[in-house]
Parts: sequence; structure tokens; C-alpha cells
Amino acid sequence: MKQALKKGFGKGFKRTPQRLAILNYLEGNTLHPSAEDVYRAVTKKDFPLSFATVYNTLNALAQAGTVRELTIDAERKRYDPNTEPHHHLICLKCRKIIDVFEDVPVGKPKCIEKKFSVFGNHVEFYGHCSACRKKC
Amino acid sequence: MKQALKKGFGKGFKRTPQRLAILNYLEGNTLHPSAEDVYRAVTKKDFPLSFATVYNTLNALAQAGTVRELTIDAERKRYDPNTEPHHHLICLKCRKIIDVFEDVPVGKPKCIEKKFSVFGNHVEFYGHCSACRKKC
DNA sequence: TTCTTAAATTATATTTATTCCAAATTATAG
DNA sequence: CTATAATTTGGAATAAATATAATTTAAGAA
Repeated sequence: MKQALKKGFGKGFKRTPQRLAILNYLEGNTLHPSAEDVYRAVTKKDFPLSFATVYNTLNALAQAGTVRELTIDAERKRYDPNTEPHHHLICLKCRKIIDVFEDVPVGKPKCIEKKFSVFGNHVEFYGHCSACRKKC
Repeated sequence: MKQALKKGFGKGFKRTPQRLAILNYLEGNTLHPSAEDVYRAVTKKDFPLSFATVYNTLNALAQAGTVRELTIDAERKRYDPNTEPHHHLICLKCRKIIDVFEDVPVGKPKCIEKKFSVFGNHVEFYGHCSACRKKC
């Protein structure tokens, strides 16, 4: 496992097999899986674990900053193991979410300066992915 | 009621008092209310109506393009009666959502061109609002 | 105006995502 | 090896949202 996902472990953070299995699945995953996706993948591949543990672990990892909780899908939370700031393409047909690691210049509107201090931003691009475009 | 919100009405779309009350609350509202917010506000001000009607109406209006369904809050859907493309500031402390109508130039990353056709985008700015900044 | 009917409202049940709980288990520091 | 705090777990509990089925109603036709 790469360094990136190890950082979740530390004082008072136990290295349990369940957590390792979840982190293992998350490692390098670009599918933006939901809790259920994680549950299904891990129970199939490794060993049974409780749904509650998936939620516990994902919440703990999100708190630790090891994964990012995405609010992109209205129906469920999704998780992104890549915590580098990046943006997303959202296909309006199949709802697939694609990473954009390329740097996207975003202008800072003037109205922000006075009444809001900005730490970061996230751009969602809406459109159709190549697969869905063909189907039209 | 302004033109903007009237457009939801047309063939096969009935002008019921419940819907008018909901539209009336939504008109010019910049609070990005949830279904529950709508329910509370309307039942308090006008007359009792069912929760189901709130959901029905909000879905119908979203379909008709009269309101925009926002996926910004992980816990619940929120609705925006302003359907002009605009962006949002999200306060990481109080979770307040503030509109940005100012034009925000967003660069289009090259990687998109080939595999994705983009129709629009939405920028979320993260930070602290003035009220929360004072409290620090 | 009255009639007709498709559309809308409603209470209630159901589904789905997520959290909470309390008991049993286990990783880790000492 | 032990003690203990953290974790796991099944199941109950919540909460948001949808589905259902019976009743009501807006709006066009007669």
C-alpha cells in the first residue's frame, strides 16, 4: 500500500484487517465508490465484514483527511481516495464521474473578497461521456 | 409572481393552491431550501399541505426546469429557484450556501475535448463566511 | 353552469442510506 | 502477557425520499 493511504494510521488508530481491506480497495480507485460499493467489493474479495464497519471506517478516514467525501451524487455519498485537489466530469446520462487532474484556472469573483475567505474550490463539469455520446 | 416561476404551468400542469403557495415561497428565495424547509415555511404561513405534495411539486418543477435541484448538501437535496447558471460559496463552518451571480471564468481542461462533451459547469467555493470568521 | 376526467393531494406504507447502540472482540501500549 | 481503549458487529432506529391507492379537484367540454 502506498504512503498516501497509510497516513490514516497513527496514535489511537488501530490497524485492523477490516480497515486494511477497505484501504486496499480504495487505493488508486478512481470509481468514486459509495459505501455500498466498498462493502460489496471487500466482502467479495477478502472476507465478510459488517456494513457498520464500512461506514465507521469511511467516516474515520474522511475525518483523518485520508479520503474525500464527495457530495456529487444526490442519492448517496461517494468517496475519493485521491485527496489532491482536482475536479470532476459528470456524465448526465450514465452519472459516471471522471477525474480531472489537469489544472483548471478558476477566476475568483470580486464579491467574495469582502464577505468570504476562500480556501479552495471544486468544479463540476456537466456533459456526456464518449460512451453515452455514441449511443445517442 | 414573476414570470420566471410561472413557466412551470402549462398544458397538463394544474395551478393548485398548494403549488402556488410553494412557488410563492420559492420566489426570489436565496436560502437554497430543502423539502423540509419548504414544508415548514408553507404550512406555517399559508395552510396545511402534505409532505408528499412538497416532494411531488419540487420534482415536477425540477423536471420542468423551473427550479434547480442542488447536490451540495450531503444530507438532503436543496432547491434553487434561480435557474440562471451561477455558482456557490459554501461556508465550511455553518454550511450556509451563498449565490455567486458574478461571471466566473473557468478554463476548459484539454483532456475533456476528446472524451467528453461539456454543456456547463458549476463551481463550489469553500471557505468561511464573514459571520463565522468573526467567531474564530 | 354543470359534467367529465385526467391530474393532484393526501395519509400511509415502503425503500434506501446512514447512524446509533450495547455487547463481544481485538490491537496495541506497557 | 495483561489491561484497556478502540473496533467490530448485528440489529434497531432515523431520516430522506418514493410509491401506493383512495379521494379530491382544476380546467376544459358540453
